[in-house]
Amino acid sequence: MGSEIRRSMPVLPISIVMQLTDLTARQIRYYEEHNLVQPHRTEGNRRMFSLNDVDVLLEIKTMLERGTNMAGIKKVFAMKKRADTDGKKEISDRELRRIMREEMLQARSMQKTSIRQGNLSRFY
Amino acid sequence: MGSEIRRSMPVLPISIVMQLTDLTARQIRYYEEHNLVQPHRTEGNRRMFSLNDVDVLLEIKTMLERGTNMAGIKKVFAMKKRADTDGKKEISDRELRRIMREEMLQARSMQKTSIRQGNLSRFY
DNA sequence: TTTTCATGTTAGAAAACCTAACATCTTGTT
DNA sequence: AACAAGATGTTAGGTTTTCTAACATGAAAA
Repeated sequence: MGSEIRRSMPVLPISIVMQLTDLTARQIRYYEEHNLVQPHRTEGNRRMFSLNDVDVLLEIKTMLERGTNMAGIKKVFAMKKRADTDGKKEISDRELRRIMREEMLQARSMQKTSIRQGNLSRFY
Repeated sequence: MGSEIRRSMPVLPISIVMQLTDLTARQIRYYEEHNLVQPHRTEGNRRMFSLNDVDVLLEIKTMLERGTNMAGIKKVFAMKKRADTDGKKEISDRELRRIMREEMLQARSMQKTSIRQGNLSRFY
């Protein structure tokens, strides 16, 4: 539904995102460098984030805390995107199994993490 | 519901509120001067608005466009607050009738205004 | 023990925001 | 018509926030 629009509107300055995610500006910019988020830019070049961006950042945070590194995180996100775009395609079996294992680990840890899951339901 | 929390979180800088409401910074600050909105302030004294604040600003805008002045708007808001807090109380009859007339006018014009009503459903 | 990875820190510049004051344009009054 | 009041525009000078880029560091991998 149209709630996609709201969640993708770039309205949050980095300072607020820092508070919402408990990440430093350095971390947020670093993840952007790795193309994990692509905040909008104002005319004056200031980053503006959407709620979806915040969600992504929280997911990244959780995975990093679980020990996953940038490379792994990138793959997970690439997966998600692919599973979303295509209806699933040519993915090497080994890779698929590794990813699934990761996703399941994430899912499990989600239940215990209680406060830092990959969504903002606690704020909304 | 907890969606009250989300809508009252001060996360929007004035520049974004300007876009969302199509008001100038001058106008927004002027309405604040009249205590119609009370944005949160960062440590560095920057205003931060909530979605509720944006709603209020849109209501103000509509009423002003309809010709209601600050004084009238203040009363309408005072009414709403009172009707919310108390269960309705001692209000002079003339005043009550005047206010009701205004509210009805607002309600009617709402139907035609189409895009600038006092809510953000178009964004969400 | 070297690299590599993720993050900290700092410097200098630019953008966004702030308050305060004065200007302007309507509109209602006298 | 002249005036007072209300709402908004504009400007100036100052402060906060954000940006990029570079270099530093601690921990883990190789």
